[in-house]
Amino acid sequence: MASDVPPVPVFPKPVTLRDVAAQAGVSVATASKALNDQGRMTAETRERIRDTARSLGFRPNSLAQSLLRRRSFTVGLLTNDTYGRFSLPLMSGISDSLVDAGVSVFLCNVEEDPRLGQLHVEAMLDKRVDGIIATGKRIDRHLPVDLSSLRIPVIYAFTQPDPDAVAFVSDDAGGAWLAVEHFCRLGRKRIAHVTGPASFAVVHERAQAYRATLIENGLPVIEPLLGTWSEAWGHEAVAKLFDTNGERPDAVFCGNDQIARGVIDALRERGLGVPNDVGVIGFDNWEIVAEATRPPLTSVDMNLAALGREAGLTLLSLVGGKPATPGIRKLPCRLVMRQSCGRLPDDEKDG
Amino acid sequence: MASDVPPVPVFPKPVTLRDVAAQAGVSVATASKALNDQGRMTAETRERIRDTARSLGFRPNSLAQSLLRRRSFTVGLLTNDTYGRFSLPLMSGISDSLVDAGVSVFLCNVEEDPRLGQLHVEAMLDKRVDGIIATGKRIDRHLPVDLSSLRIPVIYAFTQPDPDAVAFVSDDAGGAWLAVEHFCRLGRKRIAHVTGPASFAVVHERAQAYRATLIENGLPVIEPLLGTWSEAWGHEAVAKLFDTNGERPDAVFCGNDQIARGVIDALRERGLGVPNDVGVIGFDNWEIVAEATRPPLTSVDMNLAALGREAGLTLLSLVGGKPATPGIRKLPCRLVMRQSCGRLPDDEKDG
DNA sequence: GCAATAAGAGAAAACGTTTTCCCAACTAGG
DNA sequence: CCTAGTTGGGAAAACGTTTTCTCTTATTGC
Repeated sequence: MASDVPPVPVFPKPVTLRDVAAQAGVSVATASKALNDQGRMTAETRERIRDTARSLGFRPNSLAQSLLRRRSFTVGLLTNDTYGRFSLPLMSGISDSLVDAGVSVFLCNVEEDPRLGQLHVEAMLDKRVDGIIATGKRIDRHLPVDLSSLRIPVIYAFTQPDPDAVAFVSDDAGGAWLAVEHFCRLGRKRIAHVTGPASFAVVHERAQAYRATLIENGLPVIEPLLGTWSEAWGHEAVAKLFDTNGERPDAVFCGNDQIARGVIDALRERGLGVPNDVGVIGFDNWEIVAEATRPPLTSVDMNLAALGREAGLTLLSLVGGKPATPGIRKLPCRLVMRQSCGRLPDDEKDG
Repeated sequence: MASDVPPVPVFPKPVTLRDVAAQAGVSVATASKALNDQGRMTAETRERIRDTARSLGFRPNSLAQSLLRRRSFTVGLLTNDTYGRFSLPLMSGISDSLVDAGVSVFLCNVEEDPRLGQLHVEAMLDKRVDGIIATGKRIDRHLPVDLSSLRIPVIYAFTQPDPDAVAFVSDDAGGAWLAVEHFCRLGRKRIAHVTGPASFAVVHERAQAYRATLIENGLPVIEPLLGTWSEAWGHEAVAKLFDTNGERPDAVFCGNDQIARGVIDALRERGLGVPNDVGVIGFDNWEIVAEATRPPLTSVDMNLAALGREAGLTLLSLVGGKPATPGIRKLPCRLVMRQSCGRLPDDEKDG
């Protein structure tokens, strides 16, 4: 019965240091030292060992090294963002910063499930990760795991941290300031704010910065419109803002790009031109949305890849034994200019 | 100078089997056997060892186990999809299928960079992953890595496989059939196809299935319109299809959801109703797009999560020593009904 | 020519497990 | 009472490295 099954691929045993040593006619100790630039031996011996290692295709077994060094060169990346809009750039930044240090990343999707979270954390601990980065889809929600008393360094990035932890989040107030200030400089006088539900902390943070920036600039505050993070809400909000006898806005700062998309479409449908009649700025700079609006959407970018890189580097230094002061670090946003705001009257530009 | 730096967190050494054994007054051998249900000893001894292990919070060091068993319970996941639309569901499916087997996943983003690919593959090999899953954003493109002669099992999922490899891809022809056949059953007579660039293999595969299905049903074939994967192209295509004196389509099968979005918007702008005047079906079932169109978009879903699960399970069985016949397995798509096609005249439904 | 030093290389311990083999102490059978 | 078998448990090897220590041989200084 075993004669006509497809051939089982044969996986040869990896070549070990012992093989190299035997082939080169030295002891494993010497072989190890030759390859690691340690110990004393003739240049000839060292070269010979290296040559045989190369020719045999020797690669040291990381498991053995890790066991000995008590350092696995791996970290765990916990996330509950299956959706990916936020975690993808974040993950990519984290991964970038680590791969150069030879550190590999375990991807752990914990959803909202504490059991899954526990499972993954234990697996990471058992595999002796050097540290853990916790990531999420919301700054104001905890992952369904307790990382507060682990024996390894933990960094939080774009998720609610435990007290006394090291955390990186975006500076949402700064992002809002960037948007509103930009409108002000362009000479917009009635700037509205259409954003997400009150249950999100960032909604309040940005709304507060929105108000403050308007007041700074001596402009009227239109009470922010809270709704959902959807295109449909963008449509609705335009109806509320523009079906009025009073003065209508000449700019709308939106809480995310989907709302902005809805706003732009709704404005066009009622014959208002963007950016001429109304300027629009979004948030998140989700390219797939921001580049598809007509005109393309100027939007606040949270620099999540940079945030991820920062988190990765900080974890690395923590793992290396350098202490980091606990606390939340807010990293600046940037405004990505497209065509939904119009140009500055003078020399500055908004392309 | 070291007196006023923040306190360095102290990371206590993990408790080892030796600690457990000492505490319980037995040898490590006995302790190991007690915890693994091996060997012979009194039930009392076994229980006592287990109790002390529990009370000490002992967790076996995976590195040591892996070294001995020559099996690390980790796999590498290679991808070049930073964008994430396809790889996220895929990754989530893969991860789901593996986590239950206690297998952790190394995330390796190789972009399009052979150097990065090489780097990651070597890191995986060094860390003695049990297998590798290669994933991409295109079925018809190779990752920038050579996995053809590795000493470990490799599975390809949603990317171009090497010959004689085991691969899983979506059945795009089947997906196209699903869409066109659905239109036919709804009584649509002139069904158009607006899709992406000719450089994509799936464009031809789907177009071919589109033609075949129309012919099967005795309907006229409108030559597929090839363009880009963008909303803008959806707009343009509508202009081409409907600015004509001849008969106009009553259904459009789109190559992805963004094109469909453009098509629906363009139809609305020229006063054509969806689904009454024209039915529209998209591809990819990207919820964020499909649910935001007005009306919500019926779309072909490639079941990527299921595909990922399948890939994960197959890798597991390969790692377990069971052979798998090489070749490309096409997994069926499914049609997700929303409101862009209208209902069947009779008893079937499209909700 | 002899001690002191340096150079080159190997032996062995260590990392934390698992597993095979072995040994002592019982138990049962005659 | 003596042997054969069973039971409970430990010693040691193994996985593949790195590192410390030791040993032999060559070189130098006087």
